[in-house]
Amino acid sequence: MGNRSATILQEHGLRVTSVREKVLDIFLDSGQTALSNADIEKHFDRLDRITLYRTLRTFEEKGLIHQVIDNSSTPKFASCSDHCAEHDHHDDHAHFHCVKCEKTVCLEDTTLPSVKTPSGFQVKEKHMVLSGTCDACSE
Amino acid sequence: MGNRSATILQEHGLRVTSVREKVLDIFLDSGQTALSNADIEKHFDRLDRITLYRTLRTFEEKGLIHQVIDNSSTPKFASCSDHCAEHDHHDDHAHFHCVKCEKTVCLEDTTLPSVKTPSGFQVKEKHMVLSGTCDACSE
DNA sequence: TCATTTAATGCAACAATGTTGCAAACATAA
DNA sequence: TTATGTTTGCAACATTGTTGCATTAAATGA
Repeated sequence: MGNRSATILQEHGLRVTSVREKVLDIFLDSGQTALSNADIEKHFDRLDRITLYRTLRTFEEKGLIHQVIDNSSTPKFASCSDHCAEHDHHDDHAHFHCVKCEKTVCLEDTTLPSVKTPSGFQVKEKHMVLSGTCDACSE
Repeated sequence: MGNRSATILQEHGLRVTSVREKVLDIFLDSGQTALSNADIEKHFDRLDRITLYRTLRTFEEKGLIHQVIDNSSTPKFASCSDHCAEHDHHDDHAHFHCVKCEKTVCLEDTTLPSVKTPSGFQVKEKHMVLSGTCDACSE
Protein backbone atom coordinates (compact mmCIF):
# COMPACT_ATOMS: atom_id res chain seq x y z
CA MET A 1 0.00 0.00 0.00
CA GLY A 2 1.04 3.63 0.33
CA ASN A 3 1.01 5.44 -2.90
CA ARG A 4 3.40 4.97 -5.73
CA SER A 5 5.28 8.25 -5.41
CA ALA A 6 6.06 7.66 -1.73
CA THR A 7 7.54 4.30 -2.62
CA ILE A 8 9.66 5.79 -5.37
CA LEU A 9 10.93 8.49 -3.05
CA GLN A 10 11.95 5.94 -0.47
CA GLU A 11 13.62 3.72 -3.03
CA HIS A 12 15.80 6.66 -3.95
CA GLY A 13 16.70 7.45 -0.38
CA LEU A 14 14.59 10.56 -0.17
CA ARG A 15 12.36 11.61 2.68
CA VAL A 16 8.69 11.52 1.90
CA THR A 17 7.25 15.00 2.21
CA SER A 18 4.00 16.38 0.92
CA VAL A 19 5.72 18.67 -1.57
CA ARG A 20 7.84 15.88 -2.99
CA GLU A 21 4.94 13.46 -3.17
CA LYS A 22 2.77 15.91 -5.00
CA VAL A 23 5.49 17.05 -7.40
CA LEU A 24 6.36 13.46 -8.21
CA ASP A 25 2.70 12.63 -8.71
CA ILE A 26 2.45 15.45 -11.20
CA PHE A 27 5.36 14.04 -13.15
CA LEU A 28 3.94 10.53 -13.06
CA ASP A 29 0.65 11.84 -14.37
CA SER A 30 2.17 14.03 -17.04
CA GLY A 31 2.55 11.26 -19.58
CA GLN A 32 4.80 12.21 -22.45
CA THR A 33 4.83 15.89 -21.70
CA ALA A 34 7.80 17.64 -20.16
CA LEU A 35 6.97 20.13 -17.45
CA SER A 36 8.26 23.59 -16.69
CA ASN A 37 8.37 25.13 -13.24
CA ALA A 38 5.27 27.10 -14.10
CA ASP A 39 3.42 23.96 -15.16
CA ILE A 40 4.09 22.43 -11.78
CA GLU A 41 3.21 25.52 -9.80
CA LYS A 42 -0.21 25.54 -11.42
CA HIS A 43 -1.08 22.42 -9.47
CA PHE A 44 -0.43 24.10 -6.16
CA ASP A 45 -2.37 26.77 -4.36
CA ARG A 46 0.85 28.10 -3.06
CA LEU A 47 4.31 26.68 -3.50
CA ASP A 48 7.52 28.40 -2.60
CA ARG A 49 9.53 28.69 -5.80
CA ILE A 50 12.78 28.00 -3.96
CA THR A 51 11.37 24.80 -2.56
CA LEU A 52 10.34 23.75 -6.04
CA TYR A 53 13.73 24.68 -7.39
CA ARG A 54 15.44 22.52 -4.79
CA THR A 55 12.96 19.71 -5.17
CA LEU A 56 13.62 19.53 -8.88
CA ARG A 57 17.36 19.68 -8.36
CA THR A 58 17.18 16.88 -5.82
CA PHE A 59 14.97 14.78 -8.07
CA GLU A 60 17.37 15.26 -10.92
CA GLU A 61 20.40 14.39 -8.83
CA LYS A 62 18.74 11.24 -7.59
CA GLY A 63 17.65 10.17 -11.03
CA LEU A 64 13.89 10.61 -10.68
CA ILE A 65 13.60 13.21 -13.36
CA HIS A 66 15.83 14.61 -16.05
CA GLN A 67 15.97 17.85 -17.86
CA VAL A 68 14.58 17.87 -21.36
CA ILE A 69 16.35 20.04 -23.87
CA ASP A 70 14.19 22.00 -26.22
CA ASN A 71 14.56 25.25 -28.06
CA SER A 72 12.57 27.30 -25.67
CA SER A 73 14.15 29.34 -22.95
CA THR A 74 12.13 27.61 -20.25
CA PRO A 75 13.77 24.60 -18.62
CA LYS A 76 11.57 21.53 -18.59
CA PHE A 77 11.72 18.20 -16.84
CA ALA A 78 10.27 14.77 -17.33
CA SER A 79 10.22 11.70 -15.17
CA CYS A 80 12.93 9.19 -15.90
CA SER A 81 12.28 5.78 -17.21
CA ASP A 82 13.55 2.83 -15.26
CA HIS A 83 16.93 2.67 -16.90
CA CYS A 84 17.92 6.06 -15.56
CA ALA A 85 20.24 5.83 -12.59
CA GLU A 86 21.57 8.43 -10.26
CA HIS A 87 23.86 10.81 -12.13
CA ASP A 88 23.45 8.71 -15.22
CA HIS A 89 20.51 9.66 -17.32
CA HIS A 90 19.55 7.89 -20.48
CA ASP A 91 16.79 9.21 -22.53
CA ASP A 92 17.26 7.69 -25.90
CA HIS A 93 14.41 9.11 -27.80
CA ALA A 94 13.79 12.40 -29.53
CA HIS A 95 11.65 15.20 -28.18
CA PHE A 96 9.27 17.43 -30.01
CA HIS A 97 8.77 21.05 -29.09
CA CYS A 98 5.68 22.77 -30.40
CA VAL A 99 6.37 26.42 -31.08
CA LYS A 100 2.68 27.20 -30.85
CA CYS A 101 1.47 25.64 -27.63
CA GLU A 102 4.99 25.45 -26.21
CA LYS A 103 4.51 21.87 -25.15
CA THR A 104 7.42 19.51 -25.30
CA VAL A 105 6.64 15.84 -25.62
CA CYS A 106 8.69 12.67 -25.75
CA LEU A 107 8.61 10.76 -28.98
CA GLU A 108 8.91 7.40 -27.31
CA ASP A 109 8.92 5.44 -30.52
CA THR A 110 11.98 7.07 -31.91
CA THR A 111 15.50 5.94 -31.27
CA LEU A 112 18.46 8.19 -31.57
CA PRO A 113 20.86 7.21 -34.27
CA SER A 114 24.52 7.14 -33.43
CA VAL A 115 26.55 9.99 -34.76
CA LYS A 116 30.22 9.61 -35.29
CA THR A 117 32.24 12.21 -33.46
CA PRO A 118 35.76 13.37 -34.21
CA SER A 119 38.44 11.41 -32.44
CA GLY A 120 39.00 12.37 -28.84
CA PHE A 121 35.41 13.28 -28.19
CA GLN A 122 33.70 11.18 -25.55
CA VAL A 123 29.94 11.21 -25.76
CA LYS A 124 27.97 10.78 -22.56
CA GLU A 125 24.55 12.01 -23.55
CA LYS A 126 22.62 12.39 -26.75
CA HIS A 127 19.68 14.68 -27.29
CA MET A 128 17.55 15.28 -30.29
CA VAL A 129 14.95 17.98 -30.49
CA LEU A 130 12.50 18.50 -33.28
CA SER A 131 10.43 21.62 -33.34
CA GLY A 132 7.45 22.77 -35.30
CA THR A 133 3.76 22.37 -34.63
CA CYS A 134 2.24 19.40 -32.87
CA ASP A 135 -0.79 17.46 -33.98
CA ALA A 136 -3.21 19.58 -31.96
CA CYS A 137 -1.77 22.84 -33.25
CA SER A 138 -1.30 21.81 -36.87
CA GLU A 139 -4.97 21.62 -37.71
CA MET B 1 36.05 46.99 -50.37
CA GLY B 2 35.69 47.54 -46.63
CA ASN B 3 35.82 44.54 -44.46
CA ARG B 4 33.78 41.44 -44.73
CA SER B 5 31.48 42.03 -41.79
CA ALA B 6 30.44 45.45 -43.08
CA THR B 7 29.48 43.89 -46.38
CA ILE B 8 27.46 41.18 -44.69
CA LEU B 9 25.63 43.71 -42.57
CA GLN B 10 24.72 45.76 -45.62
CA GLU B 11 23.60 42.70 -47.53
CA HIS B 12 21.16 42.01 -44.75
CA GLY B 13 19.83 45.53 -44.67
CA LEU B 14 21.51 46.47 -41.43
CA ARG B 15 23.31 49.67 -40.64
CA VAL B 16 27.01 49.33 -40.18
CA THR B 17 27.94 50.34 -36.66
CA SER B 18 31.09 49.65 -34.73
CA VAL B 19 29.36 47.36 -32.27
CA ARG B 20 27.75 45.28 -35.00
CA GLU B 21 30.93 45.07 -37.02
CA LYS B 22 32.93 43.91 -34.08
CA VAL B 23 30.35 41.41 -32.87
CA LEU B 24 30.02 39.96 -36.33
CA ASP B 25 33.79 39.76 -36.66
CA ILE B 26 33.91 37.79 -33.46
CA PHE B 27 31.41 35.32 -34.84
CA LEU B 28 33.24 35.03 -38.14
CA ASP B 29 36.47 34.34 -36.28
CA SER B 30 34.96 31.87 -33.87
CA GLY B 31 35.18 28.94 -36.22
CA GLN B 32 33.12 26.00 -35.05
CA THR B 33 32.55 27.30 -31.57
CA ALA B 34 29.23 28.71 -30.44
CA LEU B 35 29.47 31.85 -28.36
CA SER B 36 27.68 32.96 -25.23
CA ASN B 37 27.05 36.58 -24.32
CA ALA B 38 29.94 36.41 -21.89
CA ASP B 39 32.27 35.09 -24.61
CA ILE B 40 31.46 38.09 -26.73
CA GLU B 41 31.76 40.61 -23.93
CA LYS B 42 35.30 39.41 -23.27
CA HIS B 43 36.36 40.93 -26.56
CA PHE B 44 35.19 44.37 -25.52
CA ASP B 45 36.61 46.76 -23.00
CA ARG B 46 33.13 47.87 -22.24
CA LEU B 47 29.93 46.83 -23.94
CA ASP B 48 26.46 47.59 -22.76
CA ARG B 49 24.73 44.30 -22.16
CA ILE B 50 21.44 45.61 -23.50
CA THR B 51 23.09 46.65 -26.72
CA LEU B 52 24.59 43.21 -27.06
CA TYR B 53 21.24 41.63 -26.29
CA ARG B 54 19.58 43.64 -29.03
CA THR B 55 22.43 43.14 -31.45
CA LEU B 56 22.14 39.39 -31.09
CA ARG B 57 18.38 39.50 -31.44
CA THR B 58 18.68 41.57 -34.59
CA PHE B 59 21.35 39.30 -36.02
CA GLU B 60 19.18 36.29 -35.34
CA GLU B 61 16.11 37.86 -36.89
CA LYS B 62 18.03 38.79 -39.99
CA GLY B 63 19.56 35.38 -40.34
CA LEU B 64 23.17 36.22 -39.57
CA ILE B 65 23.40 34.01 -36.53
CA HIS B 66 21.29 31.33 -34.96
CA GLN B 67 20.93 30.02 -31.51
CA VAL B 68 22.64 26.75 -30.74
CA ILE B 69 20.87 24.40 -28.40
CA ASP B 70 23.02 22.67 -25.86
CA ASN B 71 22.43 21.29 -22.41
CA SER B 72 23.90 24.20 -20.58
CA SER B 73 21.79 26.98 -19.21
CA THR B 74 23.72 29.62 -21.14
CA PRO B 75 22.32 30.56 -24.52
CA LYS B 76 24.86 30.40 -27.30
CA PHE B 77 24.97 31.58 -30.86
CA ALA B 78 26.88 30.75 -33.98
CA SER B 79 27.12 32.41 -37.35
CA CYS B 80 24.83 30.98 -39.96
CA SER B 81 26.02 29.22 -43.01
CA ASP B 82 24.95 30.51 -46.39
CA HIS B 83 21.78 28.50 -46.61
CA CYS B 84 20.25 30.23 -43.62
CA ALA B 85 17.72 32.84 -44.60
CA GLU B 86 15.84 35.38 -42.60
CA HIS B 87 13.47 33.65 -40.18
CA ASP B 88 14.43 30.33 -41.68
CA HIS B 89 17.42 28.77 -40.09
CA HIS B 90 18.88 25.49 -41.18
CA ASP B 91 21.66 24.02 -39.25
CA ASP B 92 21.73 20.42 -40.26
CA HIS B 93 24.56 19.10 -38.24
CA ALA B 94 24.95 17.98 -34.68
CA HIS B 95 26.57 20.01 -31.93
CA PHE B 96 28.82 18.84 -29.20
CA HIS B 97 28.76 20.35 -25.74
CA CYS B 98 31.74 19.71 -23.51
CA VAL B 99 30.68 19.51 -19.90
CA LYS B 100 34.20 20.29 -18.76
CA CYS B 101 35.26 23.38 -20.69
CA GLU B 102 31.65 24.31 -21.48
CA LYS B 103 32.47 24.86 -25.13
CA THR B 104 29.91 23.99 -27.72
CA VAL B 105 31.15 23.22 -31.19
CA CYS B 106 29.55 22.36 -34.50
CA LEU B 107 30.21 18.90 -35.82
CA GLU B 108 30.15 20.01 -39.43
CA ASP B 109 30.71 16.55 -40.83
CA THR B 110 27.64 15.05 -39.32
CA THR B 111 24.23 15.08 -40.89
CA LEU B 112 21.06 14.74 -38.96
CA PRO B 113 19.09 11.64 -39.70
CA SER B 114 15.42 12.01 -40.30
CA VAL B 115 13.18 10.89 -37.50
CA LYS B 116 9.65 9.87 -38.19
CA THR B 117 7.16 11.79 -36.14
CA PRO B 118 3.62 10.81 -35.25
CA SER B 119 1.03 11.91 -37.75
CA GLY B 120 -0.03 15.50 -37.46
CA PHE B 121 3.34 16.73 -36.30
CA GLN B 122 5.02 19.21 -38.62
CA VAL B 123 8.74 19.49 -38.17
CA LYS B 124 10.39 22.80 -38.91
CA GLU B 125 13.72 22.46 -37.17
CA LYS B 126 15.92 19.62 -36.06
CA HIS B 127 18.60 19.81 -33.43
CA MET B 128 20.95 17.22 -32.13
CA VAL B 129 23.21 17.75 -29.17
CA LEU B 130 25.85 15.40 -27.94
CA SER B 131 27.50 16.06 -24.65
CA GLY B 132 30.51 14.70 -22.89
CA THR B 133 34.13 15.72 -23.00
CA CYS B 134 35.80 17.20 -26.03
CA ASP B 135 39.15 16.18 -27.44
CA ALA B 136 41.07 18.77 -25.45
CA CYS B 137 39.38 17.83 -22.18
CA SER B 138 39.41 14.06 -22.62
CA GLU B 139 43.16 13.68 -22.28
C1' DT C 1 4.83 6.80 21.53
C1' DC C 2 8.25 10.13 22.46
C1' DA C 3 12.69 12.28 22.14
C1' DT C 4 16.63 12.91 19.27
C1' DT C 5 18.76 13.60 15.04
C1' DT C 6 18.90 14.97 10.52
C1' DA C 7 16.84 16.82 6.49
C1' DA C 8 13.33 19.85 4.14
C1' DT C 9 10.94 24.08 4.00
C1' DG C 10 10.05 29.04 3.70
C1' DC C 11 11.90 33.46 3.80
C1' DA C 12 15.31 37.14 2.94
C1' DA C 13 18.61 38.48 -0.01
C1' DC C 14 21.43 38.86 -3.87
C1' DA C 15 23.09 37.67 -8.81
C1' DA C 16 22.27 37.11 -13.51
C1' DT C 17 19.60 37.68 -17.36
C1' DG C 18 15.52 39.09 -20.25
C1' DT C 19 12.93 42.99 -21.60
C1' DT C 20 10.93 47.74 -22.53
C1' DG C 21 10.91 52.99 -22.74
C1' DC C 22 13.30 56.98 -23.70
C1' DA C 23 16.70 60.52 -24.82
C1' DA C 24 21.15 61.20 -26.96
C1' DA C 25 24.30 59.75 -30.52
C1' DC C 26 25.00 57.99 -34.87
C1' DA C 27 24.50 56.14 -39.90
C1' DT C 28 22.37 56.84 -44.11
C1' DA C 29 20.45 59.24 -48.08
C1' DA C 30 19.21 63.41 -50.32
C1' DT D 1 25.70 69.18 -44.75
C1' DT D 2 21.39 68.48 -43.20
C1' DA D 3 17.23 65.81 -42.32
C1' DT D 4 15.51 61.28 -41.10
C1' DG D 5 15.20 57.23 -38.95
C1' DT D 6 18.01 53.75 -36.43
C1' DT D 7 21.08 52.39 -32.84
C1' DT D 8 22.97 53.03 -28.50
C1' DG D 9 23.31 53.52 -23.50
C1' DC D 10 20.94 54.16 -19.40
C1' DA D 11 17.19 53.56 -16.05
C1' DA D 12 14.01 50.52 -14.58
C1' DC D 13 11.57 46.46 -13.81
C1' DA D 14 10.50 41.20 -14.33
C1' DT D 15 11.97 36.60 -14.05
C1' DT D 16 14.81 33.07 -12.67
C1' DG D 17 18.93 30.92 -10.37
C1' DT D 18 21.20 30.51 -6.07
C1' DT D 19 22.78 30.57 -1.11
C1' DG D 20 22.30 31.24 4.07
C1' DC D 21 19.62 30.67 7.95
C1' DA D 22 15.98 29.85 11.23
C1' DT D 23 11.91 27.03 11.63
C1' DT D 24 9.48 22.97 10.82
C1' DA D 25 8.93 18.30 9.71
C1' DA D 26 10.43 13.30 8.85
C1' DA D 27 12.94 9.28 10.28
C1' DT D 28 15.24 6.59 13.81
C1' DG D 29 15.79 4.16 17.96
C1' DA D 30 14.67 3.73 22.78
